[in-house]
Amino acid sequence: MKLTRKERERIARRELIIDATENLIDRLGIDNITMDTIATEAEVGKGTLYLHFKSKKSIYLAISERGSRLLNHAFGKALLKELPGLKLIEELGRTYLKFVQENPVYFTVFNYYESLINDDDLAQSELAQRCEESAREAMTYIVRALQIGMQDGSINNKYDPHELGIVIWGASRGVIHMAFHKQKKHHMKILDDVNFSLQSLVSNFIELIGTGMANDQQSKNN
Amino acid sequence: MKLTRKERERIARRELIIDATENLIDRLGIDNITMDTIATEAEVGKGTLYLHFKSKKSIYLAISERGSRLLNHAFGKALLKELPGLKLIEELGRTYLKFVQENPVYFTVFNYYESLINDDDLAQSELAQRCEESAREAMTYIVRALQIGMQDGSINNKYDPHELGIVIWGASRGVIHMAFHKQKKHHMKILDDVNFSLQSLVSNFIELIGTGMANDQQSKNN
DNA sequence: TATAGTTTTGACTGTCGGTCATTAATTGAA
DNA sequence: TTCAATTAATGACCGACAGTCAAAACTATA
Repeated sequence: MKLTRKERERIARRELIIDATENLIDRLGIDNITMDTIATEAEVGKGTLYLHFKSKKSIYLAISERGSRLLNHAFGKALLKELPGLKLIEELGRTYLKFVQENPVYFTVFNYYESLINDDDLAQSELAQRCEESAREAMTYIVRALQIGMQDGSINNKYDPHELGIVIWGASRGVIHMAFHKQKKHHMKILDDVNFSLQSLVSNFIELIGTGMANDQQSKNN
Repeated sequence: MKLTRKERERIARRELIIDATENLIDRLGIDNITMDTIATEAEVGKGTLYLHFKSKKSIYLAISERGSRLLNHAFGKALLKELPGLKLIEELGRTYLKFVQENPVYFTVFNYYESLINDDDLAQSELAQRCEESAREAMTYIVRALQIGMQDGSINNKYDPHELGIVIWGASRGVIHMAFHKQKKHHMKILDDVNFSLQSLVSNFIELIGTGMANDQQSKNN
């Protein structure tokens, strides 16, 4: 369907605001941004922001949605490889790590989004719905890989793929969350004792759960 | 050392404020609390809050510290059991789950604390230092259990216990975080597909990483 | 009881998210 | 081209809230 010039301009404006906000998050951190700052950076009046977004939250949500789309795209490509299911899971893990390293702003916004989870007026938001949909899609990629693995025998089929998928998703978030902060040099005393790279941490994690879900038969072969 | 009445009263006041805030978090949620609300609940003037805490953040930090102390205490007790290292890790996992279920407010505040990790003026705070110290202590319990397990042969010693500890800690946070929100009925589309209990999710997780870090020898025995 | 010292208080301030009356730009009919 | 009608953009303003501080209330001592 063809868009009118007005519609195209409107969308461009909206993207401009999102771009400006992403920049600011990168430069100032998500907690040090005001609507006035965003307006200035995007070179529009403050009121204009509210013509495109319901609230400050909505802008962050829009960024989150953009990020999820990119991540899902990467996941989709990873799943195209001709590999046994177990390897696909590892591939997804590495894809996620790469995404977080290359797009720290999106990772920041994902965390912000998570922190809103008990926010009631969020549930209504159409944007939030789309974020949820994206998360579900990401989840589907994992489950698909698990199912492939159970089919080809590389993954132990004693688990329910959906339940295992959630465990893997949650655990990955947790591990990468921790590794991310270490990398960002955020003060975390826990992490002082060990000298690990984000890479090695994630590798260890992948090996750990990889071994855990491998078929006994297969794991003997290593 | 003996405390004067004044000192005792001062400490009691402080605890009173913390108690009041915990109550409010439970009733209203951490995002719907104002300093005026806390003052009213604690039956003191607003200014008084600032005689005991530098800021609103500090109050939450104090709650976080209290929670960490309780959690560490539970971890300490779990480690006293006469079990092989691998079982100790499982025991720690279940202890953590139980703690979160019984003390949702502390879990909420832990998450709040985590979200402050890139907050610069936090690093100075003496309270934050103590929270960090607590986290490090929790971490030590896990590492200790891993070392025991590598000693008694129940855990594969191909991993570095510190690094594995961080992986386990991060992954556990992630899984329980997810399960917690499911339980709290927070809208999360990802979770709609599956009908799992917090229990079963954590059990699966424990089994997954348990298998992953078990010695090959041992895992054959199951 | 008088007074010096200490603690508590809530009215006040600055900041920020969000609103809305006003202004500017665009469109399209005459 | 002109001008009225419609639509878009703006920033002065508002309410809410974290944090401050001068004054009030309280306590201890002589």
